[in-house]
Amino acid sequence: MATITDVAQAAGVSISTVSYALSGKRSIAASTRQRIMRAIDELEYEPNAGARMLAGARTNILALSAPLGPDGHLPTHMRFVTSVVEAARAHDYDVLLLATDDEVSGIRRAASRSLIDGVVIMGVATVDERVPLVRRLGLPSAFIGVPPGVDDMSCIDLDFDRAGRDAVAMLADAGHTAIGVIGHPHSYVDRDTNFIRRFTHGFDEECRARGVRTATQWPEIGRTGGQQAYDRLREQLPEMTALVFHCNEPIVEGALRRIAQLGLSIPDDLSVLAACASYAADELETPLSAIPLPLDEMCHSAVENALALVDSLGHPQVTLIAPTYLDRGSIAAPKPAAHPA
Amino acid sequence: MATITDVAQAAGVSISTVSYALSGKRSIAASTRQRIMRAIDELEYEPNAGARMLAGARTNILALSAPLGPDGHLPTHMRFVTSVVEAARAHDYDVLLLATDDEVSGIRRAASRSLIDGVVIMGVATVDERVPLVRRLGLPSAFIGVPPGVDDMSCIDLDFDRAGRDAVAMLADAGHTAIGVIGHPHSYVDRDTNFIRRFTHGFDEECRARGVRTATQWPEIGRTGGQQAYDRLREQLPEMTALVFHCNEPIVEGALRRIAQLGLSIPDDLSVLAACASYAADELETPLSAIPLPLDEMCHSAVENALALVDSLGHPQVTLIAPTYLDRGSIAAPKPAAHPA
DNA sequence: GCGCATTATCGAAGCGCTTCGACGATTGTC
DNA sequence: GACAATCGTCGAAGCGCTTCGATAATGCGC
Repeated sequence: MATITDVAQAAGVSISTVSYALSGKRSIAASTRQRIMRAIDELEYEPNAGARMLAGARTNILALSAPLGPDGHLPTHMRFVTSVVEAARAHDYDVLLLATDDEVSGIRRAASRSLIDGVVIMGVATVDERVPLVRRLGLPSAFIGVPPGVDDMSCIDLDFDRAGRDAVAMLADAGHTAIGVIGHPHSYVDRDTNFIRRFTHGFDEECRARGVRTATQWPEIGRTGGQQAYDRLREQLPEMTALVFHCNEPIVEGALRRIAQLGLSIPDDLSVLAACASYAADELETPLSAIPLPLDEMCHSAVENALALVDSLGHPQVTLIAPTYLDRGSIAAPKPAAHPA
Repeated sequence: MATITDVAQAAGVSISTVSYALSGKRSIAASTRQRIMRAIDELEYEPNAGARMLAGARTNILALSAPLGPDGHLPTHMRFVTSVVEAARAHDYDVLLLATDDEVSGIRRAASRSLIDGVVIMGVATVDERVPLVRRLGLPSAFIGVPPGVDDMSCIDLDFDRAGRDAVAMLADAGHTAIGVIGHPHSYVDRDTNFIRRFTHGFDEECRARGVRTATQWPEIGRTGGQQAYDRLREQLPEMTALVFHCNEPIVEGALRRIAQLGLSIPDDLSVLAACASYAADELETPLSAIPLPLDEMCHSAVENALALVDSLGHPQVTLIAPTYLDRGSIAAPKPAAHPA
């Protein structure tokens, strides 16, 4: 493998000149730069990563802390991971995947060994050891999701509170006054996951403000959970004319199947909105209007947040992305009531 | 951050002594070793990764080349990735995740920069540029899956040919003489994926040997594809009394749903076997007897294969894992025929 | 109790890079 | 046309580690 010395020799300059030509930290004559670049191409030179880490302060590696909980949703998880890798590559960074049970030790190890420049943290729990850890380590970090009560770290997330309000507003504006919600599996809720709490808060507030009646089901995990949840919801809120999903695909699919079984049609009998959908809501059996989870945007911002801290540009801050709406025709006005007032 | 010099000072020895105490490459007096270890603990010393890479020949990083094709199955993909990470950690290795479109450049970059000791390669295509690449780079590599015609590389895979034979044998032994197969989405087949070909080969051979009639459907991707495939299969092979799945969850679920819709019960009306199942076939609506894909075993072996080459222990070789069988009661003897011979 | 192998330790070289200070050569200023 | 500022380049230090002799201390046989 060619070293910088080989390149310097081939180009007839000193190694520091090569280094500066590559980093751009000092000006280099155009002709010299060209000779250097040609030598680099010919020798297929790639700078040695270890030497770079040791000499410079940079490793060009970002850790991705992605614990897959016992009930984690594999496809969503994978989408985040892939998206972070792509975002990192766009900045010439590689990703070290930390995905074992013990997230803390992984981050600590990689950081103490100066293997990484920073870390992107996903799957944030309400009480997350990684928050004090990266704070103590002074490690440039970007959270995907907002740990409750944190404001001294870079976090990126959908504005779930706003998404909850928008969901209500959209359906209420269409004329609905009784909206059911099928949420995430109750095992998520038991862990008191922050984004669920924020969505619910916004949703409930807006319902109260608008006098909309509502009921929520937190199902069992999986397709069957979705079916059951829908049945329970009908008992709880028989007058329901609109349904909001705030959950992952399998539950949506289970509920949609049940709805079809009952002979109900969307949106004629029931308006449906997929809120904060990490999946492609247009590939369901019934395409659903959605407030999409801007997954790629979140991952890209997270990577940029982390790298900004690495470069000491700006300060950590919490960013909430405004929800958007994608109409796929699953929302309509409710049927005229059987006995109007 | 503490350096080896700090540790040496604290323990009252030279840095080389500390290094040898850590690597065990020369004998160190027990008392000295203890002092050193105490110093390491107190100072929370972790060796600098860059320095290690530069001085030693090791980086303790393994690349994972995991291209997610356009039709890749996210959950299966994630299971592999997670499993590789865990296997690597068991050997004190970290994983650099290469998961962009351009796999070749990722591997080349990481290798040329001496960032990685080796690479684990998954999602092997029939004609895979990564084979000549790692061969040319002389990079220790382990394939998960066997690229066709390759015998000079470490590969680990399920013995798909054998799995195909076993599937037939198991059902034929139970008395079935007409077996339908629902395979992977035809987009996989079009790419001429090697493992599908091997399964099919073993399956067909065994059918021929035993005089079993068979038909295969390569469905569209997704749940709906599964339903359609089952319907077509019934037309093609009306006397079918057993069904083999060689595909991913969504297709299985679609087909199972169709089977339930038709009022058929498993295994009374239809025996079903999930072959090479990467998913938990006991969590389906109807638990299925299966020939499981030994995913963890494959990933662990792949990591060990790669590390063996890093340590120059042994030579590359192709290993096929013998299929196993998990009985979950979805296979029974066929119903006595309506008009016996 | 002498030589010899073994054990325990040290010092120094060197891995390939970044970066600082130095210095001659240009360029610009009044 | 003298002086300063800037440009382009070089040499050398040093990042933290591994590893190769070298050296001192110990154990052993006879």
